[in-house]
Amino acid sequence: MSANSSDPVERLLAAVTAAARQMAGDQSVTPALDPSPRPEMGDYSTNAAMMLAKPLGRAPREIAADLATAIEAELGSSLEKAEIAGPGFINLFLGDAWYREAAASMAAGGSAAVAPVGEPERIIVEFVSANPTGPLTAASGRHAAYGDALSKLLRATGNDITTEYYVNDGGTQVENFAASIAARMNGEEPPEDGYKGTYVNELAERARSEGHDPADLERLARTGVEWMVEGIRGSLENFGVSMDDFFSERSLYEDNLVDRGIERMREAGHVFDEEGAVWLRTTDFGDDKDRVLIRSSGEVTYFGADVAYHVDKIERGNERLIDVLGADHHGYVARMAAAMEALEGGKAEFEAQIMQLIHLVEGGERTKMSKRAGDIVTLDELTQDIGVDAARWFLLQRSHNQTIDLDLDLARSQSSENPVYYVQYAHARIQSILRKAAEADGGDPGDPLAAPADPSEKALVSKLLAFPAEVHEAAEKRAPHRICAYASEVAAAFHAFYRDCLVVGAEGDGVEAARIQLCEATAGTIRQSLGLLGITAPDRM
RNA sequence: GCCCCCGUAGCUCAGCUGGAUAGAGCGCCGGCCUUCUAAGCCGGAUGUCGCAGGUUCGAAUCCUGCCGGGGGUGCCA
Repeated sequence: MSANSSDPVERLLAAVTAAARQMAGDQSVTPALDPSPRPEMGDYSTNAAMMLAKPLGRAPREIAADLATAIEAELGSSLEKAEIAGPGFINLFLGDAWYREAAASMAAGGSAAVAPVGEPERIIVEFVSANPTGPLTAASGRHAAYGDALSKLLRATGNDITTEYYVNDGGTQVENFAASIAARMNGEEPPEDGYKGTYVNELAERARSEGHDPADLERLARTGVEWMVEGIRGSLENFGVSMDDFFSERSLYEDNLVDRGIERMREAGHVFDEEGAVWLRTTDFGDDKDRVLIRSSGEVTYFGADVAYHVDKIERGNERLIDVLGADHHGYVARMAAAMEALEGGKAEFEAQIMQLIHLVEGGERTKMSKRAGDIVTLDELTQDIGVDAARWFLLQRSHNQTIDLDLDLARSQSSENPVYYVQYAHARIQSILRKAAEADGGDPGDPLAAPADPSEKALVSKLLAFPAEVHEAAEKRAPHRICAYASEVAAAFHAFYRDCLVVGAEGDGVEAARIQLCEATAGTIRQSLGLLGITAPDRM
C-alpha cells in the first residue's frame, strides 16, 4: 500500500499516514481512515490526531489543527477542505477532481481492485468432511457455504488456496454403515447403532441389483462409501461448491502415513505407552489431558489418523491449515493444535474455525437432526425448497460464530422477501438501464466524464471504493457475512442513486457517460461481491 | 467442575484488534409509479447495548466478577 497505489482510498490513507508519521517522528503510527458517518462530516475522517495525543502529550484538537495543515499540503487540489470536529477527528471534504479520478479508477476492472496481501500464504482449507455414511444435511450446507466463501475471500486477497474434504472412510461408523445396508438387503432392521434412513434402503436396493453379497461387509462398506461420496460430491456441486480434493482416511493407512506420523512424534519425545495404548502427551502443549493415538486393541483412533492427515497437509507445503469444524468438535481443537505444535512446531499455522449450530425450524418447532435415525433435512432438499442463491445467502448472512435458526416455512413462503433478492434486484435493474443505454445513441466517447455531483452519486462512488477494504477485512476476520452486509449496502446506495439521478438521457456535459460508467462499476461490484458468496447476479428478474 | 458460543429496537441480527448522535432487515403507521425494473424509494415510532465494578480523554467494544440461554467435555467419530 503506497502513495502510488491505484486505489484512491489507499492514496488518501497514505497521505494521512505520512503526515501523521512525520509529526510523530514515529514510523509505526497507523491512523485509521473511515468513510464519514454523515455528509456534514465530510467524505472521510481520520482519528490520527487522537492517536498522537498521548505520545506527543498535546491536546488532540491542537494536534489536529497542525495535522490538517500537513494533510492539506499532501493532498493539494484534490482536497476541498479539512475540518476538525468532535474530540479531534479530521474530516476530509474531497473535491471534484478526486471524485472524477476515483470513479474512473473503477472502470478498468469493473470494480475497485483488490490488492493482494503483503505476505500471501499457501493455505489449505478443510471443510464439510461429513461422514460418508449419509447424505449431506442442511447443517453441512452451512459448512459448505462458509468454507467455500472463505476460500474465495482468501483467494481474492492473493493467497494460494486448496480446498479439501476429508473422507472418513475407515473406522467403526463405516462398519455400522455396511452392516445397516446388509441388514436392509436381508429385509432386516439395521443394528441398534446403525443407520436407519431411507437412503440406506436405496443403497441396499442398488447393492442387490448389482449383485453384492450382504455377507461381504468389507466390499459393501467400500462400495457404499463410494456411492455416498459420489452423492456428496454431486450435492456440493449442485450447491456451487467444488472441492479441489477428497482425501481418503483409508489412504493414510495404505500409504503408511499413520505409522510414520506417530513414529515422528515418538522420535520427538512426545509419545508414551500406557495401559497397552499409545498416547500423545498433548498436555505439554496446552491440552487439558493426554490423548490416545492407538487403542489397546491396536486400532488407530480417529485422532491418530487425523494427526497423520494434518502432517500430510504440512508436507504438501501448506503454510496454514484452516479446519472448519462444527461446534461439537471444539474440544478437539486444543489437542490438534497441541499435536501440530509437538510435531511440526512453527512449520505451519493450525487454525480452527468453529461453526455454531444451525437449527431448522418447521411449524414453529426445532427439527432434531440425527443422521443415524434418518431424521434429517438434506442439503439437496433445502436447495430444492428455497434455491441455491437464497440458501447460500441465508446460511452466510450471519456470523459463522453464531447459532442460527433457519425457519423453513419462512424461507419457503417469503423467499421473495429474502435479502438476497434485494441485492440481485439492484443488479438486474442496472442491467436494464445498461441495455437501454446501449439502444440509445450515446454521446461522443471522447468527451470528458463529468465528476459525480449529486450526493447520492457521490455516496455510491465511495461505497464502491470501499470494496477492497471490505474484502480484506472479511478475509482477515474469516467473516464472509460481512460481504452480505456490504452487498446490501451497495444495493441500497444504488437504489438511492437510481431515485435521484437519471442515467439515460441525463443533462449536462459528460453526465450521462459518467453515470453509465458508475452503473457498470456498481454492477461489477455487486457481481464480484455475490461471486465471493457463490451467489449469481441475474441480468433480469 | 472445566471449555466454547451467545445476551444490542417488538422479532432476527450487524457493529466488538476503543472513537462523533449505537445501525440494518422484518413487523407496525403514513406517503411515492404518464422518466431508465415499485422484488424499489421516502418519512414516522421503538434502545438501562444482560448486571456490577475496573482501565481510558473516550467503552456496546478491553479487563474482572456475577446472572441468563445454548453447546461441548469418551481408548466415539
